[in-house]
Amino acid sequence: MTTTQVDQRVSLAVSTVIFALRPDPSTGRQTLWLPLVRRIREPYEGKWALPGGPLEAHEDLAASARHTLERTTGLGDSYLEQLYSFGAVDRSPDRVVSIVYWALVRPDEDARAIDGENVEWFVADDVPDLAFDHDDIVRYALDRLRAKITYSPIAHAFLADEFTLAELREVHEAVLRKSLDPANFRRQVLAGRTIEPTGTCLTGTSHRPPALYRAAARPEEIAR
Amino acid sequence: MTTTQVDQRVSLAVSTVIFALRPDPSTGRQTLWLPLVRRIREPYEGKWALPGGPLEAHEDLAASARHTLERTTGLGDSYLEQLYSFGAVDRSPDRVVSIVYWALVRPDEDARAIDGENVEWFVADDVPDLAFDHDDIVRYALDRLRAKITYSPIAHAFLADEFTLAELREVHEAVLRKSLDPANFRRQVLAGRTIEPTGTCLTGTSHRPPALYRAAARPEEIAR
DNA sequence: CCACTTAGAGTGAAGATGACTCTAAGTCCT
DNA sequence: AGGACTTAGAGTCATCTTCACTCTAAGTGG
Repeated sequence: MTTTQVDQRVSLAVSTVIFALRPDPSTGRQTLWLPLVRRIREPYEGKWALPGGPLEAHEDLAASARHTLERTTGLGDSYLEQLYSFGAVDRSPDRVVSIVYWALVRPDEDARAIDGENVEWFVADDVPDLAFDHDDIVRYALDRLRAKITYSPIAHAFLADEFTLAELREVHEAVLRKSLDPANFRRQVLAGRTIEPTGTCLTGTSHRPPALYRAAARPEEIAR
Repeated sequence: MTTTQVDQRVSLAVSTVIFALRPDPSTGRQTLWLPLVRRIREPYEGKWALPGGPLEAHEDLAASARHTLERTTGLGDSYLEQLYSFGAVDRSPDRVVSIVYWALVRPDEDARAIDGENVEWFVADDVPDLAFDHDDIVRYALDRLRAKITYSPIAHAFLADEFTLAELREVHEAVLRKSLDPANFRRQVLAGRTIEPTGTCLTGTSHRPPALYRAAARPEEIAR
């Protein structure tokens, strides 16, 4: 029962899948991107991994995820939600359980992003072979995001405070990777009462000015 | 930064919300019950708490939850799913993060249940004041169960291998605490293709014998 | 053999969904 | 100035789903 007491402890890490919408380099259309960190020590030295770190004794889980977000992108204010906890015995040479969050970064924040040490962004559906079980985690996060956007108003989290219906639709299209009918999308979203008109219109477009909307309730309040 | 190194470590526990359907003592209708364990040491000595324990270095998260199930009820084979991880700094005097699973116990299993040490069952919607943040956890589990049963075939997990549509409906009614139209329930469930007829009927009823069904796919495969 | 109970099929109104058309309100070009 | 162009946003209609309800089927118990 008692071999080496040192390696017997289970350690706890918090990792964060940070999603932002940026143009696809080939098609030019908006797609999901995420930042990865190159590992600078064993195990998996040289491989890409999700940003994260050990949970400090004085910080909450979400706070740890927020610190990771800050360290990786320089950003602070983003939607954050717990995704899942991964704890298979063999997922790492040393026993570590990872509690994974996801962050959805707004475009106005994303514009100010400054990559941290050894950080590089990748198209979320086309990441390289990752360290540990991080491939599984990214896939799981994508599945969940695509499922959740259809029944929950998280799409707001990818937008600034005020936005047009076209922008909201573009978020859905980018996440789901398919185009949606503008008229039907409008009807459905308005029926859901999750957004409300600000009363103003966006000006400066080369066509009819679209109305601006804001979120009627913060997405946090409409968790699953 | 460094005060007492001993208390600085974060420890990890796995707790399990074990749900079973049993008759309500007052109304006699099926309701959700769960077992709690009386704490025999500080903190919260004497209070009721969710069953669980520290994560052992050699066991997976789900395995730990399964051990808790075994220790608490004597049962082994039940549906098990990860619920959420709770890690607020102040949820316990010593810093502990709890990864919470839920188990759904089938009636044939439940009949064989043997309560462990200091274990007592309670109506899930009427639990006493619990230790730590376990009140929140129970509430969260109930919310999730009620939400999930409407779009996922987890209700099977509360039934034996073969069951009638009336039994499946009773599970839904017990969880949601409202009665459902038998005819519409039948149509919806059959349209979902999640169950298939065994070809046999249940006999011995004092009325028309109902057809028996089985799950078409294990609920595990239809996670969210 | 008739009353009673639950199984399971069917019906019609109301609501949601999806493909599509049409008008509104701007800018850009000539 | 005026027409072409673009996107906003309302409206139409057929189809599908949902829900409350009715009706017949098939057993048991008196």
